[in-house]
Amino acid sequence: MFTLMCYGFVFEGERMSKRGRYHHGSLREALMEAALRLVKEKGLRGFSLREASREAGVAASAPYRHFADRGALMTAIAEESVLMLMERTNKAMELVTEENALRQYQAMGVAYVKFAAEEPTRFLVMSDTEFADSSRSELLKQYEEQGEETIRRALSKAKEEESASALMNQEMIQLAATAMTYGLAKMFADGHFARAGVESEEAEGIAKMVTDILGAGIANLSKGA
Amino acid sequence: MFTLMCYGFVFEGERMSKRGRYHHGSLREALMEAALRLVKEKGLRGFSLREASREAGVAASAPYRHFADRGALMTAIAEESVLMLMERTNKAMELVTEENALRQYQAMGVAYVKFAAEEPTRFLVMSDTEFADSSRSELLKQYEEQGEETIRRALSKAKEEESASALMNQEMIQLAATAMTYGLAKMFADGHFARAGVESEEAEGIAKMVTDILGAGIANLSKGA
DNA sequence: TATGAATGTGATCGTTGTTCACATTGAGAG
DNA sequence: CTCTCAATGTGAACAACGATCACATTCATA
Repeated sequence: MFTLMCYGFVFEGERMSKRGRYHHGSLREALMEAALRLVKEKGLRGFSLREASREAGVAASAPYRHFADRGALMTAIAEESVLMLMERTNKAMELVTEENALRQYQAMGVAYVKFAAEEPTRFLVMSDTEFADSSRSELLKQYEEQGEETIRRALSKAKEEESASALMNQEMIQLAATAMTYGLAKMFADGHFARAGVESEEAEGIAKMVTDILGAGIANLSKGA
Repeated sequence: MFTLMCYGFVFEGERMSKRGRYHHGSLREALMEAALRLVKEKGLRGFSLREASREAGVAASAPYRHFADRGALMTAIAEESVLMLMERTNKAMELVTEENALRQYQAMGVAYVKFAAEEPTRFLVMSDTEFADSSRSELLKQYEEQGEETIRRALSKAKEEESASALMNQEMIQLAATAMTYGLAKMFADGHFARAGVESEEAEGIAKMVTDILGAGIANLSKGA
């Protein structure tokens, strides 16, 4: 028996030549990476903590030094992913030069859909109600609240700006936009488009067009009657 | 040892006084009922075939006489649910007296969302990509195709009718409507609204308002430019 | 009434999540 | 430099699970 698991991979910038090390060095990260890969391959239900441990070259009990349970690992991935998503949506909104609040709002939605198309696995984990709900993570709760607040502000700003007054039922408009964005994102993440031969690069364009339709509806509704 | 499991419950209309019967009589249905209840209580991942067997008062191996595996039971529930859903959407479309194709389409979407709000568990099982995908069930495949066909027809009919020609990019409109409907339905099924104190009875009204916004967008887009 | 197809049983296997006592290590205090 | 302790990893458990098998029971029907 000369096999002494050497933790499969060398982590970037870490010297790890000595084989058979007792401590992994970055097990937490390795587990999250492995988990993400496994979920991508076998789906959310196919993922097992033990297999992730095996991939990381570590005993089945080791993960419990870093995560309370299987769900905590998923939640950690969800949190990490939410941070990535927020970074992208924020950047996308900043890039909008127009002083049109609706356009900024749209940019946020497009970035959201784009993320789902480019990181379907992360989005899947993120939108899994079992592990990624507010009750499990303060960060996710904050993200949720901040998201809604951003939308609310954007819409009431849009109200002041252009089509103002007659903008009936802001709550419903907010809902319409949320549902549409979320639905589109989920369709990308679930492979609905991939199966139809649509590349993830097209996500941005598609999201723009689709949200334009809704935008026209919002404008129309506000002008009419 | 005088205990001889008596299958817990009497099934409607079935005489079942004799205790200790070897054959259940309607195990398939009992399992599906139990499964639905368990999924409602513990979520999709919380459900176990063994617990369903226990609830039905039957050995753990019994289900395999009726379902190939755990997934097949879920697929069966998905199929049953799809039939329910189709019945409702079809009826809803028939009830629309207007000769406006867009209105019919809207009625279908509203019925879809209403179903998700009233039968969240069924919708959850139905929209689980792991078990309810076309590759697992011919029925689900047909449903999917029929749904898309219905939408396509409704939209091209709408094209002829009212705002006709300028209706740019029908595919995108179709996508917008699908995404919005699906997103809204998922939000209801996931308890997003319930958590905010919105009753499922309000689903229909909400769906109508929200789809109206999109409808305005479609009309606006087609009239403009 | 006999017989074969349906249906249910119990034992068993490999896998999983989780816990526990124990082993090994790294980093800082003396 | 050594000691020590907290952090981290191990291996052996446990119960629950999905699945399969040979076997038992029942139902229908010839």
